[in-house]
Amino acid sequence: MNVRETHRAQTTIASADYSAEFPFSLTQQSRLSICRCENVRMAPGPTVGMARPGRLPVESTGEDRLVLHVDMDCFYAACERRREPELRGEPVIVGMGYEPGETSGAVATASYEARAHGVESAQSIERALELLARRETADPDAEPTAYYRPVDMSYYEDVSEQVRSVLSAYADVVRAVSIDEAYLDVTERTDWESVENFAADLKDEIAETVGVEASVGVAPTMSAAKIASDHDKPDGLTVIEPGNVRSFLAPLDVEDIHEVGPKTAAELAEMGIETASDLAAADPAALTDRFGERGRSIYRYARGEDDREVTPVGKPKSLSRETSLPAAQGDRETVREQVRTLAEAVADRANRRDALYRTIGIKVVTPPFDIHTRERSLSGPVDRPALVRSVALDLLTEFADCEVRKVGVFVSGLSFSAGDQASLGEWDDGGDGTGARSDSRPPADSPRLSGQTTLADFQ
DNA sequence: TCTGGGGTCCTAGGACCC
DNA sequence: TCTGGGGTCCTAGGACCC
Repeated sequence: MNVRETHRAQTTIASADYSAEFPFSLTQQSRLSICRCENVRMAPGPTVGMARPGRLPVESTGEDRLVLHVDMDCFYAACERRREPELRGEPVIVGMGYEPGETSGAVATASYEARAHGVESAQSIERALELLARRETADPDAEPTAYYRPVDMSYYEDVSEQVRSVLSAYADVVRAVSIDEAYLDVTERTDWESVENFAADLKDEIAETVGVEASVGVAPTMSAAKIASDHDKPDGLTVIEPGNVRSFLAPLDVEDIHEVGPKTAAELAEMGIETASDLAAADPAALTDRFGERGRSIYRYARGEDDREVTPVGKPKSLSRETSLPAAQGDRETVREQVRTLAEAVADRANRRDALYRTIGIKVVTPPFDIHTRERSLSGPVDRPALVRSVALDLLTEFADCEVRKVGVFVSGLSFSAGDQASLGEWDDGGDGTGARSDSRPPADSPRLSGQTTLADFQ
């Protein structure tokens, strides 16, 4: 999804400034216009035999890898259009909170037609409704309108799964980074001469078999492939060949570089570093002094150097649920009730994924937007919903007198091998955070959980 | 920008152990 | 009693990504 319209505007300005120094601009670079009708259709995934002979498997880091980044265009909106074709060509806004009586919500995805009116991802739904009224309740002749649809994650997951099955036919390794984005290592499937057609075929097949559009970027590294896929959205295809990466990146704003966010960009600006070219030419020692290991990484990314390998996503490291609280609902008992609900949801999520957890924690956001976390580790991995609830409530007591805007519950230190669960004997908890018991188990061997007590004390 | 709901990784201090 | 160095775990916060 795209929160990056503003970055794009900055990029354009940056490249214009830069052209005074460098004899190229974004439009002159290796952007490819694919004429789809001229493409020679290839059967999907036939290219194992095209692997180049005599390659060194491990030593050949970076330069000769072929990485694709596939980024679905306005994915949620595209999914809604897939099952409701009348929405094609119309402004579509997917989000929560636009029904009468609902107070808060944000835009998850806006179609390009809606973006043309200023609607963007993460915008409050109130603002979106100001810009584009709901089609059903407004007069389309009198004011600009859009179709609003609620987020339907399970449907999007289904569509995403179909896209992934196409992707896996085209690559040996697929790294799905989110519901609508993935990296593919296709080094063994094609070569630089053929990759343009290869990627065009992939795009066609996604469109034809799944019914949604993707933008694809091709480059020798993950970070450059990501930038390439974003370069020509929607329905784009951009190839950055080895040797062109650094010059392609040069005019971009530093914030387009992986791992450079608003904070780092602001600090870099203070150092006089505003473009990727500036960053690539900076003193790496000064960067590591200021940003630690990340300083080294962003320096290398800006130079087109990135030896991260495309690997499948492993098991999650943590699981969490969180929710915002309307200002009126920040009172103590409501917050406690929310924490109980969230704890249950997190425990359920862990259970459904066969995850045991060793650490239980909460996140509390207080005005203006201060984020606090508190956590407590157990002596061994468990699956104990009642324990998640009681630990979370216990940790919450520290914030009893605070105004709370958001609250969350998480579990981490996850393990997935069955049979790992710590043996807790008869231990259980009443669930009200005091350790008081509400069941009929004998209290004699029922240690309470409070203060610094952990399960270590129970074993 | 005035803030939704997931996640990841890094840093740094303190406790504790050898 | 003072002093040294190294390693690991725990916790809290920060930045980033989608």
